[in-house]
Amino acid sequence: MASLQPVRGTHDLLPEENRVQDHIAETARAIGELYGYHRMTTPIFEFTDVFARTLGDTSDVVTKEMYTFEDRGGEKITLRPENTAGIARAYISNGMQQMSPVKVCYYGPMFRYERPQKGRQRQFHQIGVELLGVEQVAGDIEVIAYGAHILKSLGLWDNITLELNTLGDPESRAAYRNVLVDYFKGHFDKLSEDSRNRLDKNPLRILDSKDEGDRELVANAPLFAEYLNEHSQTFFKQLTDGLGDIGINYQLNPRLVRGLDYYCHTCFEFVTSTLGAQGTVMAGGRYDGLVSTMGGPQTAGVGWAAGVERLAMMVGTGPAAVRPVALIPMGDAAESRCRSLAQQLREAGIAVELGYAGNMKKRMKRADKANAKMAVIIGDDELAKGVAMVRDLDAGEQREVAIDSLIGVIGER
RNA sequence: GCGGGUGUAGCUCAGUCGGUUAGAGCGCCAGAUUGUGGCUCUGGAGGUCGUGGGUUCAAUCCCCAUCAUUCGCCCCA
Repeated sequence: MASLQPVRGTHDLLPEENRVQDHIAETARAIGELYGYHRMTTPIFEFTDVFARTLGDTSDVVTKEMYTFEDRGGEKITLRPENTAGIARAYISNGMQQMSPVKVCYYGPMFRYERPQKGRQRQFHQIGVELLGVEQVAGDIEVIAYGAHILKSLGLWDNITLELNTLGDPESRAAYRNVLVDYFKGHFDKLSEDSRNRLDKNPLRILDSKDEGDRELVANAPLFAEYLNEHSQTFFKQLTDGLGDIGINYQLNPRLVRGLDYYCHTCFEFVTSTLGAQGTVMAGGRYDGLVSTMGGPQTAGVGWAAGVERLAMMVGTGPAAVRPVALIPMGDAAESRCRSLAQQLREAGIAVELGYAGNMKKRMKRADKANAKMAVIIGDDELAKGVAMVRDLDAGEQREVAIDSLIGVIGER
């Protein structure tokens, strides 16, 4: 155990749990088709610059959470901590502005060098969506609707709240940021140590501080709403109206912010109280500045990402595995016959469990353990008559069926 | 990166106020039932008590370190 531990913060996904994650990923993909989003996949590593430049030099993700290494060619490589930068890079690399609007979703592993906790691992999985080239609020509404649809379809909606905020356009945001920094600088001596650091790196974050002293200051801090210009206000109004049109409830949270500079306007999180400290299950917003920051054309963007492990914890168990038919041969001749029969049934789309060895009792036990719905027993007697003994394992009843008509009989159940 | 808890069988956990062969339930294997599963009964396998060091006549138990995990902070999905 000591030496064969997986690397810290990584986990093996055994079949049962893997099935839950597959279910989540497939649900997201299938619902995406209804909205016109198609899955795309970018590499799980990129040149470090792809993340370092776009995520900002001061963000925690860049300063302490990236898995970075030099490859044999001396290139600086980073395992992706998130997928938006990779999609944006691919958008530029492949000249995808010609396909605008680009509507894609993704699923795959992400990597962050963090201290593991429940719902926080060093290798984890995200599903996500990106809509590129749409600056209208209709895009934000569609993307949120898609996310909510997934959560509803997974049966999680009752335990989830949509929190919503606006960061305004760059002009509004810069104006507010200045006012806010001035305000907190005036009370610097009362700020917590964390928040003093945030003053430089990410002053908006102070609004969401858990420190009591900070909260008192925040209560009297200038409000973002007063610094939103007309365009930003209109955009947000249209967003909330649009969500009303499609019947999605939300809760305004003025403290909801994003650290990264390229975010603007819409900012949202789907949160739950059922997962402890890691309550954010799906989060996103608008990032009109991202593609241009990377050197591409000015391109609007909006999207979200969701943690599959966190969703899986809420979903619990996945859909039941397919119940197979157990073929149980007795004797060499039957063994041979069952091999070909198994192949025939499988090619007809029927799941077959064909034991590898053992007497009938052992094989019946295995059939039961595989949750088989029926056992098809073929021995010398049956072979001679061209029949099989078909036993319904739920009812405990059995009858003879001609081998030639097995596919039809099994298909009925 | 910071602070607290935990680490005993595949899993969930007892236990030893420091003292001979460390236990249970579930699971696994076998038998009762040599062509019939689930239920029941009987038996069996499986443990460097996370790892390394220290204290002691003696450590799974006490101390230190380390690794993993967990809760919270930072931050985030």
